[in-house]
Amino acid sequence: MLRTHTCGELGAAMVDQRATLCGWVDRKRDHGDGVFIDMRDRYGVTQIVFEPDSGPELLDLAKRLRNEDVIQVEGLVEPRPEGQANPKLATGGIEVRASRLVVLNRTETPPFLPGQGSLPGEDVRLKYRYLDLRRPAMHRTLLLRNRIIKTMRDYFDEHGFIDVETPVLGRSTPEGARDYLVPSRVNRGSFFALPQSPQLYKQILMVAGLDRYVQVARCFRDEDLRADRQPEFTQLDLEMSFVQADDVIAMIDGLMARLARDVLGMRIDLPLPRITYDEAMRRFGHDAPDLRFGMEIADATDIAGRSQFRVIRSVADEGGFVRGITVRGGAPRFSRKQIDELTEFVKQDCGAKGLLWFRVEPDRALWSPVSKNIEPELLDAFRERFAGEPGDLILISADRWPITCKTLHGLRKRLGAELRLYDPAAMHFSWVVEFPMFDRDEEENRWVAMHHPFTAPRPQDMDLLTNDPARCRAQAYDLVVNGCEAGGGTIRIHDSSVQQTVFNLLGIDADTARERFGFLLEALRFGAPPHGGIALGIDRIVMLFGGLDNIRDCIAFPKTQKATDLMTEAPGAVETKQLDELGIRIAGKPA
RNA sequence: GGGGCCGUAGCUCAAUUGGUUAGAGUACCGGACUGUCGAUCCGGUGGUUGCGGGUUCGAGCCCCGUCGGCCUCGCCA
Repeated sequence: MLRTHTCGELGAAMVDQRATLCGWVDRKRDHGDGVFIDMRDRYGVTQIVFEPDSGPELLDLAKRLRNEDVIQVEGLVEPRPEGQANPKLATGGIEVRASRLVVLNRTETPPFLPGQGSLPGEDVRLKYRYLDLRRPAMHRTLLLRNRIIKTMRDYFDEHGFIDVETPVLGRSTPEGARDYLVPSRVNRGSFFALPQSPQLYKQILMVAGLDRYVQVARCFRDEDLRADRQPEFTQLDLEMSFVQADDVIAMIDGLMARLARDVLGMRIDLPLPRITYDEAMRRFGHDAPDLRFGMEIADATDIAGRSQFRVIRSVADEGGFVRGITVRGGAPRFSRKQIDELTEFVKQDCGAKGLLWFRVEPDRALWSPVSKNIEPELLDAFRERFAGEPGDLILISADRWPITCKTLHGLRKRLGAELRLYDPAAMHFSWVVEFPMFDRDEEENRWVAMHHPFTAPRPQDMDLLTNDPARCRAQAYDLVVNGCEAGGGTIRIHDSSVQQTVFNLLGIDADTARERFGFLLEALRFGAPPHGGIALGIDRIVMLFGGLDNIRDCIAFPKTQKATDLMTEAPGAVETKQLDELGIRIAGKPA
C-alpha cells in the first residue's frame, strides 16, 4: 500500500504518530514561508503543513503543487495550534506536518475543479465525467446506491431468494417499448433484442421450480428520455411462486421499511397504504399520486350540468367532466399574469383547451372572468363542492376524463412544488392497486395491455375479460414514492388458455403468439405454478432516497437526452467491414 | 415529430433601445507575504459571443437555418 491511512480518518488519537496519505490536491494556500495543502480522497480532506524547518527542497516542491495533482505525503500527525482548528473538516482538529512529498502524477489544468467553484453545465460534467465523479456529492450518491443495492441483496437472501442471471441477448417482443436491437453475424438478417426487463425468463424460472428469484438486472428501452428515464437502467427484479398480490406487496413493504431504516434512519409504518387505480385517478388524476400533500380533486360535473353557461354545460352534456382543485390562500398569491401562465402550462403540457378559475372573495362570492355567465346559486354550489373559503383559488378543468386527470395532476404537481406544500425531506410510500387490464388505443382502435400481456385478471373479474374488457381489473400493483413510480408488478397468468384469451384480446393472433412467446405458452402447459413478482427501479429509488431531481446523477455513466455518451462519444460509426459481416447497409435518411 | 429555456474567456456569469476597444469572479502564469482553511495583496495571459446565412451605416443582442445541453408533450410502465 502506498498509504497507511486515508484522508478522512486521522484524529486526536493519532497525534504524534507518523502517517502516509495519498490523494488529490484539493486546495493550496501558499504563504511564502509556509504552504497548506488540503488533501482529498474518497474518505475526506486532511490539511498538510509545509514549513521552512522541513527543508527548502520540500517547501519548494509543495509550492509547485497544483490543484488535482496526485500526491503521497508522509508526516507527523499534530494537533492544530490553539485557535486554528477547522470545525468544517472532520479532521479539522489535526494536521499532518509533511516530512516527505511524492508527486505521484501531475495534472494538466482541468476544465473544472471538483473541489470548488460553481458546478459547470451538465454537458461539461458528462464529457469529463471522471472529474465530475471526483466531487464528494457524486461519491455520496454512488455510496448511497451501493448501500441500497447491498441492503436489497441481503434482504432477499435472508428471505430465500436465489439470484439468477438471465440473458441480455434475447428476442424482440411486439408489445411495450421499442427494442434495442443487436444484429446476429452468425444468423445473418436476424436480430437479438436487449431486454426491456427479464419478464419472460423469470416466469420460466418459476415454472422451473426456483420458487423465489431475484436479480439486479440491466434493462433497455429505446424510447425518448426524461429527467427520470434513461435508455439503460437497472431494476431490482424478483418473482415468487405460490403467492398472491398481498404476499408480493408485503415482501416489498418489508424491504422499504428496511431501506428507510438502514439507509435513511427513518421509521415507516407498515403495511404501506394502498389505494386503487380508480381512486387515485379520481382523487389525484394520476396513477402515481404524490400523497405528501392534499389538494385533492373534487368533481362538480353535476353542478355544471345544471348551468346555462355553454362552456361547462356542453362538457357535462357530452360525457365530459368538470373537476377542480382548491389552492388554499391562492387568491392573493396568484396574479392574473401567473394564472395566465398556469393556463398556458395546461394547454401546452396537459392537452387542455383552457383553465377555468375562481377567486373566493371575502364575502364568499366567486369572482372570475366568467362568473357573470354562471347562475348565482350554482356559483354557491361550486364553492361548497370545492370547500372554498375566502382567499382560496379554485382551478377547474372541464374536458374529457383523461384530460381533466392530466390537467389537474399537472397543476397539483406544479403547485405542490412551487408552494412548498410538503417537507422536501419527507418520504411517502404507498401502493396503487387494481389497475385496469387494458387501455384503449384510440388511433389503432384496439386494446393494449396496461402493464404487460402476462398480467392476470382479478379472479372475480374473469368473466369481464371477455364480456367487458374495459372494466376488467388486473392483479397489478405499483409502488409509489413521493409521487414517483418506483416499481410495479403483477400476478402472472399461469394458465395457457387464459393467456391465449388475453393475447386474442390484444389482437395477437395464435400464430404470432406462438412465434413470439411459444416457449412461454408451452411452459405454462407443463405444470406452471401460480406466480407473480415485481420490479423496482433502482435508479429512481436512489434518486428518491438521495433527494435528487434527475436520474443521471444516480448513474455513474449516464446518457444525454439524445441517448449519447458525451465522454465516450457512443454511439459511433463502425467499419464498413463490420457492417458487411452483418449484412447491413445504411439506408439514406428518409425524406 | 411538437413546445419551451439555454449556448459569451478553461469554468460560472454580466454586457442599457442594435452603438466606441465584449467585462467580472474563479482557474491559469509571474511576483509579494510566518498559521491559512473560499487565504490575502500586486501584475499578467486568455474571446471565431456554438456554427452558417440574412436584415442593418452598425449585430453578443433582431430574423432564418443548423448543431449541442436541459425541461416537457407525444412516446415509454
